[in-house]
Amino acid sequence: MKRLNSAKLRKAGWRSGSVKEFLGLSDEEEALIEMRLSLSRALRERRIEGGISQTDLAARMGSSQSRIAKMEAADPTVSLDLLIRSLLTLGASIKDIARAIAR
Amino acid sequence: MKRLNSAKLRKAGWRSGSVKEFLGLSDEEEALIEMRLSLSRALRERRIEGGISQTDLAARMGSSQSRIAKMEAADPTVSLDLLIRSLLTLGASIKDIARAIAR
DNA sequence: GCATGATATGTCATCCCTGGCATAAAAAAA
DNA sequence: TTTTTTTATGCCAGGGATGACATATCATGC
Repeated sequence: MKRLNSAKLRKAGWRSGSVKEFLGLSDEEEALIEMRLSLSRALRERRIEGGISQTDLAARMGSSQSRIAKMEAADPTVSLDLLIRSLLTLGASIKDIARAIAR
Repeated sequence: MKRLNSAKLRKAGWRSGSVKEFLGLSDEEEALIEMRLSLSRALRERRIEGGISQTDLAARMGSSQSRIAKMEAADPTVSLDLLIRSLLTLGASIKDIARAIAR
């Protein structure tokens, strides 16, 4: 079984490398976490590169600063939909998003 | 401006090829619709290829037959999260999903 | 014809995600 | 330092997505 490295798990809020097995996380749940992590990284990269603050981005897409922060923290309460919409707002193309997901 | 072809728009519930402009759909909204369409097509392909009924798939992922049908119809009320979860349930990898999104 | 299975479509109560807000902490600028 | 900006984190009411259900349509076989 493929495993997330410890950095990824820490980012996602897990405490150790085997929490997935301990909690009985399925491969699908693991994949969803990986995708959220990849998209949140892409979001932060794009935003920083554009010199845009979380507050600015929130205004552009009708969201809130706190939600942007949670997106970039890969908070479990943020949907893939919202992450993808934020990337689109930052000018990402569908191909960009596809690339980000698989990275 | 890139335009959805009429088949795609009909699938998404639009009546004519220029509804996007008429309704003032943004490029981001258009991209989201395209992605939902791509994922719903991938879902149907995978499910049919696996010889699995909508009812079976619904049971596997704790959803309902009606929701699967709506997913495959790219109904506006289905989230990308649910589409992606369904593909993962059918054994799709993250790369498979990335490919499906950009197709 | 009828029966059976699969899919489409509509409605609805429930629950999860959302934006908004407050506040704290960190970083940057002054 | 102090001030300002940016980011992090917690909470909550409201709204949208969800599963469940009913029902209709469609296809296939008998």
